[in-house]
Amino acid sequence: MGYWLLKSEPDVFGIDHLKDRPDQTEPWDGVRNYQARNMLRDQMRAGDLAFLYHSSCAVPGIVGIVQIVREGYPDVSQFDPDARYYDPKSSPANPRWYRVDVRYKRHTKRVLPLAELRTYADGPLAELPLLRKGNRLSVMPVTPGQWEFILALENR
DNA sequence: GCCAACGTTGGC
DNA sequence: GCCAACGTTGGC
Repeated sequence: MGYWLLKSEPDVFGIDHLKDRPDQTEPWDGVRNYQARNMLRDQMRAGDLAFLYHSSCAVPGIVGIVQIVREGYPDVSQFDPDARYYDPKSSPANPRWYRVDVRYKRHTKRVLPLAELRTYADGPLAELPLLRKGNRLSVMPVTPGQWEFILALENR
């Protein structure tokens, strides 16, 4: 099973929004970065788990856990001229952008702030892309070791 | 609001 | 293919 971290802005698509959906499942769409696209399209598998991270807010950090319930498929918002994520260079025959479906699992017992995660940037979380300078990836892999370490932080 | 870092675009 | 200009991200 794979582990991931997904970033969102809580004002746009927060964990409470996901939890309040009828089946607690939504497409993870609007990703318009090739590196992130490749992971959505090629590497994520149904059943994988992901930390949900809130960015651009008062306390950026990990707020919950979601499950990938549908593997990568074309992000239809790229074909809609009226959609925010429309891409005129893409077409259904040759889609450029992909999305997965995610289902709410749970909130973490507490928010795990970026500032706290950073204190482990020279140790167990040294290779976590989130903590690397200038990182802007909205989808990133998490190793099993990093996953277990972060989960353990919940109880501190 | 500021600004560093990064990705993309487009002229050459 | 290079690289300057530009737009975006995202912490602070």
